[in-house]
Amino acid sequence: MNKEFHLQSVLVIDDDIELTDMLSTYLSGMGYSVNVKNDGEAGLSEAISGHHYDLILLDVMMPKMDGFDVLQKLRASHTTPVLMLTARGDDYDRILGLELGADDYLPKPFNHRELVARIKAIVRRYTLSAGGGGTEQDLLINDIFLSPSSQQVKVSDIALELTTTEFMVLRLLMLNAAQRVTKEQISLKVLGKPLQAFDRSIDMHVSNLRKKISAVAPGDKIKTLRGVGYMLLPE
Amino acid sequence: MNKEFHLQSVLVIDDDIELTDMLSTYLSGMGYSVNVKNDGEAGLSEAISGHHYDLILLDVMMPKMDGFDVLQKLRASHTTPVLMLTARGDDYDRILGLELGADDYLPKPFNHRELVARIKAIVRRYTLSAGGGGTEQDLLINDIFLSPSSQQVKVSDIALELTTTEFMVLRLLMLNAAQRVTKEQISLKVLGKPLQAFDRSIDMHVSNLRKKISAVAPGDKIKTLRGVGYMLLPE
DNA sequence: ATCGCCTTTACACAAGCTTTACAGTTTGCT
DNA sequence: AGCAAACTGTAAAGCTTGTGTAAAGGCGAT
Repeated sequence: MNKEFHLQSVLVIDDDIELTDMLSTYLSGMGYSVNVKNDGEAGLSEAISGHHYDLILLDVMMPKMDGFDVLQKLRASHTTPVLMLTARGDDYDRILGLELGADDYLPKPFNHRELVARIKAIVRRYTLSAGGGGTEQDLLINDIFLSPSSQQVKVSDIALELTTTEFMVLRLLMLNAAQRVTKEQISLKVLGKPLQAFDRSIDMHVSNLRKKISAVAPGDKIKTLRGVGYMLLPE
Repeated sequence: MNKEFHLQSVLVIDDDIELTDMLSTYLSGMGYSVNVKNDGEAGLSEAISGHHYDLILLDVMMPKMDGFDVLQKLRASHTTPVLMLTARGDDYDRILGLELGADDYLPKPFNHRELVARIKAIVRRYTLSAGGGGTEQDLLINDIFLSPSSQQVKVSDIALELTTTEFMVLRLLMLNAAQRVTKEQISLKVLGKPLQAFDRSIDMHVSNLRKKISAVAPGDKIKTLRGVGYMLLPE
């Protein structure tokens, strides 16, 4: 999966207030700074304003200026990754958008998982081609060594095979070592969606992490905070 | 789980009289003030009437105005958490509802436990995003050190193993050190429900707290205010 | 179609919250 | 003082809920 999911700043251009509210909530919850414009004209001027955006979510059908126009004009000067959103499901839109330089295309209605998956895919592609800068710091806590730049984890100097999600959960726990991390936080930051009732997926990822870690080093390095979440033990 | 937020007021919008009666009885029993409207129009006007609601339970299929319409119009001005109820189980409804800004979706028929779980999940999410995290300060009173970020308590520099509830009781007492804290307050803020007659659970939590603290440091740091509640001694 | 992996389901288990029970204590009343 | 009623402390039982994890299911990627 992606080597590095480290979005800082996202611009959302869509006239659907409900949708932009939702996107804003979720993306903010994932730790990103989100800016919203509700028509094409305002969106374009913000996009080329000088403020740097790592990703633009762009609706096709909008008042004043549609998404294709925005994209075309934007591409005259910027290479910012763009994910197009549209209510129509036909291929023509898709092809037109991609020809104009969109990075991907997402038909409405879409669910969070799909949105997150596509955002991740774009960011991965972009950061890899842009030389994939490893600005992330390596971490070493309680005999666990984690290197974001190479997506590698070593415990007691033995390499572990982690999935991307497991890696991100571990990284979040290590970044907050000796501090409680709630399941809500993990769900938002790692999976990009709020924790739902009866959702056990975080438990599973932690369980799998523990299994892989304890296969190499004895003792549980992850403490359960019942009814709250988890905590990485510092020692 | 965040128990520091107590639902006060719930609005139920559903044309199924039997169901609303049941919900009303049940939620009232949990200590919430419940208001019921039996069609979408009445529901919407109540929701935006100025009376504050902490949560709205909203049926999809209703006369006059369906749940999606209500939700859409509500979202123009309000961010009140909404839990959608519907007889249909298909994903499209769910996605549409979530896009319009619903917080969750509950297919009928549902049982009490599921309803309560989903309400809790929403409340948890809501209070978390409403700045529950960063403002919690470490406290040091009468040789008791309490750190919310790590959910850790040390007495005379020796770590205690407290449950989350015990931790929250102690924190509440420390926040109000040298001031009386009634059992009613403790029940509301820590357990999230009003104190019932013959309810001894607060006494038990305090008793367990005392036991754990005095195992490490002699002398009772918690004073009993007979007929009122408890107080943490400052010295 | 196949693979990998995320999510859901199911169930046993454990943690810990609440209730029960009873002894001890305080308060209020005569 | 004497007594009853109300309140509190706490051990132990009971019960609810959260958690660990295997296994099945689902879904995007290839």
